[in-house]
Formats: sequence, C-alpha cells, structure tokens
Amino acid sequence: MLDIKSIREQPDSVRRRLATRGAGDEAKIDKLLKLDEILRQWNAEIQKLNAQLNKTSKEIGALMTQKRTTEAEEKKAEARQIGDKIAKLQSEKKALEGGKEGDTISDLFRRSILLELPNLPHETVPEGKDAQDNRLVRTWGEKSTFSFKPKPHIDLCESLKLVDFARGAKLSGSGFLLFTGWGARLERALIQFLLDLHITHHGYTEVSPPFIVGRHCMEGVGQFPKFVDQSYAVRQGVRDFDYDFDEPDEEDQDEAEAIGVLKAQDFLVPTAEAPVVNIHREEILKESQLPIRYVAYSPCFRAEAGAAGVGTRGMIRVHQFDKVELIKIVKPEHSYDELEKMVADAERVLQSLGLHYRVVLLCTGDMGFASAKTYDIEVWAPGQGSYLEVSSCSNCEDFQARRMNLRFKTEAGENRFPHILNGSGTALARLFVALVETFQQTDGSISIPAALQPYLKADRITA
RNA sequence: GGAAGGGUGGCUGAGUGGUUGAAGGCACCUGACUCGAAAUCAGGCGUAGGAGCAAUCCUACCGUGGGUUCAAAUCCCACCCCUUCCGCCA
Repeated sequence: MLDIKSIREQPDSVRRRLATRGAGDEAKIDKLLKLDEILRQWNAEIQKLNAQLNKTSKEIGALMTQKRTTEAEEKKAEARQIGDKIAKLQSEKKALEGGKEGDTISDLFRRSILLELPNLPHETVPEGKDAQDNRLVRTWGEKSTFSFKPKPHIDLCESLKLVDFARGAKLSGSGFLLFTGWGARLERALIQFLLDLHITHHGYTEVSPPFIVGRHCMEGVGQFPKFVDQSYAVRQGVRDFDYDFDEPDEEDQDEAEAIGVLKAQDFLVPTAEAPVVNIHREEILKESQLPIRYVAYSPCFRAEAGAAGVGTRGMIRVHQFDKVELIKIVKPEHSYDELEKMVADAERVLQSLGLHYRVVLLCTGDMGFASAKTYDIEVWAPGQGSYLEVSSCSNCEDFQARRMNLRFKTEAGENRFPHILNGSGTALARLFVALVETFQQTDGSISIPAALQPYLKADRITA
C-alpha cells in the first residue's frame, strides 16, 4: 500500500512512477485524491460535532449528579440535535460514496483504491513494457554441451519413471504432478538440500507455516484484491454439498455459494510468502529484532487462470509445485543491500548444483504488484533450449508492511515501517527440470551433483 | 460440532452507564538522594488521525461489527478468538 501522505504531497511524481508500470493505475490518483479530500472534510466536520456532543454529555452528567434534572433535560434536547446532525452527515457520507450498509468511507476508500495500487518502482529499475525490456545483469557457468541431442525432461521423466504425468492428471486434472520412485525422492532431497543450505550457510531461521491462509494474509502481501482469480479458495466443513455440478444452470451462483466458494475466507497458499510475511502482522517490533530472516518450505498452489494451453505440458507450469522461500524483514536503510545478498543466496543454490543460469533485472512493466525492484534468476534447461525462471527476489520496501500494519520502534521511540523482501530459494519443479536435463547421460541416466548426493543417497538415477 | 468460562494498555489486574484513555502493581524512562549502585521519594510512560511556529488542544480506539442512550469498557444482538470439558479424528 502506498502512503496516502506522499501521494497527497507529490501526486505528479507518484503518477509518473505508476505510469512506468504500464497498467494505467496512474489514472486512479485523481479519484483517490478527490476521495481523500472529501474524507478529510467530513472527518473534520464530524470531529467538531463530536467534540460538542462530548462536552454537552459531560455537562449533563454533572447536572445529573447535582440532581438539576430540569436543566439536564434541556441539555439533552440540545445534545439530541447535535446527534441528529452527526447522523445526517454520516449517512450523507455513505450515500456520497454509494457505500453499502456498514461501510465507513475510510473502509471503502482504503479498499477500493489504495489496495489496488501497485508499488512504485525503485529509481534503479529500467523502464520498459514487458520481459523484452528486462536487463541482463550477469550469467554464471555455461550451457552444457552434449555429444547427443539432449532430451526434454518429459521424456526423461517418463523413461526413468520419475513423474507419472498421466496419472497425476487422472487424480487432479492437468497441471498436477504425481512424482514416483526416484522422482519423489529427488524432489524431497532437493527440498531438504535447499533448506539446509539457507539455514546453515546464509543465516535464515526455518519456519514451517500453515498452507492455508485467511484473506487478510493474502491482502497483506498484495496478492489480493487483484489476483483473487489466481487463487484456490477452500472452505472447511462444507454442508449440503450439491453433487450435480456437471449440469451448470442458472443456479450456478447459488451452488457456488452453497459450497462456500464465493464467501471463502481461506485460501491455499500461492507461495510461502503469504503466511511467512504475515507472521508479524500488526506487531511493533523492536529495532534490535531486525533484520529477521526466515526460510520456509511450502507447496504452492496457483490456479493459473487464463494460462491454459500455455506450456501446459510437463512440469514447467503447474497448479501445484514445491518451493523454498526466503523472507527478510529489515530496516529501510539496509533493504537494497539485503536484496543483493538475497539474490546471492538464491544463486548459491544453482552454483552448488553446477547449473548454468542468468540473473535478470526486471523492468517496470514486468514487475510484480508489490515489488519495487525484482531480480529473476533463470536456469538453463538444455532439453527445453531455454532459460526457466526458478527464483524471483523482490524488495517490496514498506508496501506490504503498510498493508499489514507491521512496524518497528526505533531507538528514538519512533514507529516506522520496515522493508520486506521475498525471494525464491528456489522453486522446485523447474529446478528439477533443469537438473535432469542438464545432467542427463548418453545412456539416459541422470548423474547427481556432489552437493545433492548425501541427500538423495545416490550418485546416479538409472532406469 | 456440543457445554462452560474468558478476551481491558509492554505484562499483570480493577472497573455501580456520566471528568475512565482507563485505578493498583510490575517493567521501563527522567529527576532527587548517593562517591557510585541498591532501596526510597517525585514525575513521566499506548496507538492512529486532525488543528497549531510552539506549549498545547480536538477526535477515535478496552476482541470485531452493529444497536440502545444526551452519554457505553460497562446494557442488547451477531460474529471472531482463547481456555477447559465432551464428541470426532491424523
């Protein structure tokens, strides 16, 4: 969430920076400022009346204790008039906004616009429209060479029986993976390897969060309200479940409500960032507690609505994948140093495994909603003949902290919003792909990098 | 899911509908005493928004949201959470 004060003070600068994202959000600023203006007027007026009312009420109290009831009654009539005025102003305020019953203007105000505005890009972020304009920062290693034509992971997974794509789809639909045998073991070994690496070498504290979070958490990290359609909603204890779902009719809406989808307050995590960043929501941390560094494994659930048909084969775009996530909560003045370190931490994963990769600085148009600056790490997958994004490290500055009202108290006693960073360290599925494709042998087996061997308890996967 | 109890400031713990933003205690900060410290004494000590150069003043907040009232931490309704017991269950 952006700071309404700075929008008020420098609307042009905010507009300009939002415009670089290319989503047209800068157009909302005028409406926002107008609302802000109105809100402040109403509040000032209502506040004044409240002061009058409070004063009168106290006078009535004093009169009552002195048993001067006649005078008290007169005052009451006076107070009632003030009360009427306040009620009138409040209902006008609601009407003005077309607000629903129970909404205050500030709720609406906050929800409707501020929550929808993305973060402002940092000055060092290149302006651009899409991935084409991202800037290559560095590469590590080289594309591996083969004496044969490297196979895509799908073929390798099938011949080595690492993943049963058909049965995964049978269970849960396309985009869900059934790991089998060495595939399952490799997946598990990778998770363990990643966690250990970050815990023992990079100073992160492991947390293991719930995989279902409330909507407030999704809102806190900036996932909602914009990406509601990308999430999986869940609801416990569904009653009166209607099984006749294959016959959509005009009652679809009712049916959806019956199973609780429309009213869902709980969601499968799209990333461990959702629960972990929210760990300290609504807290005031001590300055001495910072920086906080967490590492967490979680499965990630993504509806990928609208992406049907795009790279749906194989493991590159799936509805559920594993990920080890890095989270940092730091003092504002350190956040960009911490971002560089976080990228290095994620890079170390690929270096230890001997995988060729490149680091890309995302341009303004390609960055995520909450981020002020993002580096992507893309690993080389020879069977695909392309780079796959396995990590995205972002500094969200105070954007998320504002949304979840997370602050820290400085030595001087001032409350400030910390900066929050998140980065994949790294996403599995795609790492799995790069690994099997990179280390495939002439005989169709996969050799395992030394760093991973203790975890897999094998140096080679064969059919 | 059923029953009972409970949610008040950093913690603890009071609070007959009317100077209660909230007693008391602990912790913390400042000052006095002391060579210094402890003990003791005096004072201070929540968050957010608004007005003002400033001292300061105003408003909101006692789980959340409604309601009753001139006035709500206090009364009413709904919901959430916690604890204990029961049921169910990995």
